[in-house]
Amino acid sequence: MTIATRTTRLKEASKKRREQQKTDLRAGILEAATKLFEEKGYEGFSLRQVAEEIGYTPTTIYLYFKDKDDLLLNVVYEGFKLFGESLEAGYRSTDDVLERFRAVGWAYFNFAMANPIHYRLMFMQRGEFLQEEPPEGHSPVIDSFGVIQRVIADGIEAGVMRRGDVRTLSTLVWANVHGVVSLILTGSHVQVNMEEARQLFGMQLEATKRAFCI
Amino acid sequence: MTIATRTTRLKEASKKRREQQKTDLRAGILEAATKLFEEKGYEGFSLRQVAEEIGYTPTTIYLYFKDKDDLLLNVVYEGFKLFGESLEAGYRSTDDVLERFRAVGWAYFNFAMANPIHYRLMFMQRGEFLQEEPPEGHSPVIDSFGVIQRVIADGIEAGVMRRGDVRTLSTLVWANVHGVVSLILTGSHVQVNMEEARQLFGMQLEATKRAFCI
Amino acid sequence: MTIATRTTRLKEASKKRREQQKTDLRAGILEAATKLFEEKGYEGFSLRQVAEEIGYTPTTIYLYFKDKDDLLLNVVYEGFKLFGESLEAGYRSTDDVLERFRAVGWAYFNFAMANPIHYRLMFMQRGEFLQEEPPEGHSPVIDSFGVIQRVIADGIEAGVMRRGDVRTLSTLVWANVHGVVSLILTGSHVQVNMEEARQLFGMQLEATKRAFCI
Amino acid sequence: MTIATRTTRLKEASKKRREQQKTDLRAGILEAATKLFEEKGYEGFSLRQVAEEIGYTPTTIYLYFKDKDDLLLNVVYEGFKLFGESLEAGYRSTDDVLERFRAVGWAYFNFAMANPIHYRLMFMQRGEFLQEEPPEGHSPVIDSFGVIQRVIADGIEAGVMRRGDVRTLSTLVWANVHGVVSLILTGSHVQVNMEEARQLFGMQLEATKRAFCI
DNA sequence: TATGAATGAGTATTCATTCAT
DNA sequence: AATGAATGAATACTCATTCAT
Repeated sequence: MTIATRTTRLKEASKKRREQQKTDLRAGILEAATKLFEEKGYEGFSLRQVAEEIGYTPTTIYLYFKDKDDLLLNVVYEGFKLFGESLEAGYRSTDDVLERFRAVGWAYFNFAMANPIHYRLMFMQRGEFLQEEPPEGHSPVIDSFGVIQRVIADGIEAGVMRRGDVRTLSTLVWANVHGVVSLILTGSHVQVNMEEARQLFGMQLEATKRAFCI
Repeated sequence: MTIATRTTRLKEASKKRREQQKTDLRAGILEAATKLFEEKGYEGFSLRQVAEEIGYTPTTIYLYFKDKDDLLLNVVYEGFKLFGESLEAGYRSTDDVLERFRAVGWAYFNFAMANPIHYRLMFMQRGEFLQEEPPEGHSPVIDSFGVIQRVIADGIEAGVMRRGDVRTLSTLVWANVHGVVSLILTGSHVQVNMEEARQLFGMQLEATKRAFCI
Repeated sequence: MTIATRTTRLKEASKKRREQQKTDLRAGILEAATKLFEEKGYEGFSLRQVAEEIGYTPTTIYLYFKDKDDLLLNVVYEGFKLFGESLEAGYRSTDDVLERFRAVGWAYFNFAMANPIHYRLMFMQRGEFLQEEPPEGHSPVIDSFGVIQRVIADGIEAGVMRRGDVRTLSTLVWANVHGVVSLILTGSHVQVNMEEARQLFGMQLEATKRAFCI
Repeated sequence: MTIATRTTRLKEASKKRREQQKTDLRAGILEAATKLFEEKGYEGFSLRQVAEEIGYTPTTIYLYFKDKDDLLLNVVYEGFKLFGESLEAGYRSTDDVLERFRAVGWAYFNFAMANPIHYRLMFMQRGEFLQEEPPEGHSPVIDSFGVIQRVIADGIEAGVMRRGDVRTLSTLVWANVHGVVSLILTGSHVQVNMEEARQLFGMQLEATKRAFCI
């Protein structure tokens, strides 16, 4: 029957819309939470404030997240996912080991500049609660660093980089890029505009190459 | 005695107090607050606990500090002062430019390991807190970095380090040491014990030398 | 699946449900509610948990019961009915007056042990709840005591029990059985396992017989 | 100096008054808590409501009691103390074993009638939290029952009461008095005025004597 | 008939702060 | 100089209930 069909279509549409709304709200909560977490830190962060920010009652948040920790965990892992994907894309962009080194480096930098809040969250705050199980649909944090390690391992294998324990070398390289990025993000001591930031990072990448390449 | 209500707990602590009454109370508060601050961090820190620690009522603290923020500010700048003095001592410990580089580097590292919360506050958290006027008798944080710049300037002048804008080079060198230190402090991604931390830092110092020395 | 929010937990439970859909939902709710009520008691009882138990949303319960109190009232009177029927069955189990006395006594005891929360509610808590109109299809609680009075009246008539006002004597006999049962249920002063409880109750029944039989 | 003396006296008086006020408030909290606990039960009881009842903020309660449990525990043990003292006084009132039995029995009854709330609390509510350590200045609950046991033991020794395990016999005797008292207090099934209550209890005492004396 | 989304009121507890003394 | 009493605002979290669909 036509009517039935129309009804069915309506129902489907309405269902879809509600699902969309649900996703939207969930995303909205995550967004607000991210912002607040960044502003207030782990302890200063409160569900109440998140609720106020999004214009819902605190109770509503419990419809989307089990509790405060669950929400925070999701906030953090949302960022990790994006981060890992960016690095991976950088890695895949070329076959040349040095180019790859630079590509991953710039991917790292660009992610941090585009997502300062998440970056801070991931690498500059106390990370105790990262030890917990990742929430559903997320991989362990450590995965993202596999990319950096592969870059180094490739470099060594190609005879371009100094030999040594891959894990340790990766950590040091990472420390170099992280160091300059985090100083930029902290902002209180090194104050630069985006153009200066790019230059600074470029110089750091080259210095790092000098230190770890043959 | 009844089950320890806050009141009774305070009374107990007050006994302990009389014995130390000679020491200046203001200093005592600062000391206790610093300890708590290092243990619990910025948000975990509470006036009540400070009061309990020193065996006075919370009210008493208000006789010496305007409010919680005032106390914290003093605690924090106390640390900054120590930081500056440590770097300065490293600088003065030798006349050899390379030795000096290493000495300042290790002073930096040692301060961070001994005062992780202070370090985090200074370099890893958003700096609003630092924008405020330093309390009486304290210099701005930024002063500490003069030391690093002098190290680099000395190195260039002595023909040991690559030429370039001193400010920029200092920032990059600083980024290197800060990078590895902050990864260690964050702890969730690089997990090392103190001995491994030392080794890691030592390698980073050498790599930094390779990158910035001739 | 995400970490079990309340919503997702409900969804899971709803699977289980379809399999039993034949049984009347109202009965299912009552059953689940009774179980929870016995487990958690009057205050620990929550609609949410009932809903989760039966695999429906809390909202659904409102289609069958006006509100929480209405549901509870029905749960409670369901128990009262059972209590009356148990005593009655004890009464009918024999024609010998003394045997009858014992049979009703043990029925009383067994009900209390099997339905402690109901028992508490009926006899050990303030009776406001019981003052309300019984829900449709239920008789007032007090009816159950007619059985005890009949036991005593029978005993007197048969010349086995001491003469006196039946109502008063019944109350005293009832006090005896209730006394020991309620001490056992309260649990904090008399701690016995089920076997010891039986023995204690048996002794009490005999003592009561000594006190009220000729 | 006269002035100094006057000042001193004033200070003392003010100190005393404040201590009195403190005691008053503590007592006020206990009283309000008792009432509320009785009305709403263990789970329904809330610090907020206690606070409202006494006209202070909830926070204030924490100045006098460690937490909710501490308050409740004190409420209950306050009653136990009074109860134990009453029974003890009854015990000491005479040397005759039978008179003693009656004296303690009536002390029991009188306490319950005069302090129904505490009585209900002690013997008719769920007693899980009585397992905890008694608060400072209170003896374990069980002490009160020592009196009953002594009454029975005395009776047996004097050859007036039936032999048997003292503990068990005491429990049964206790069950008898408790049974009638608690039915009276519950009120919904046995409705009596004070005079009738006395008569009922007197009959119960005699019946109990018949059951347990030779 | 049943549900999903949302809420408002309530819970215990902790904290910084004030004020009279 | 120091304290005791008290408060108001904040926290995470749970619950009964409603309403549109």
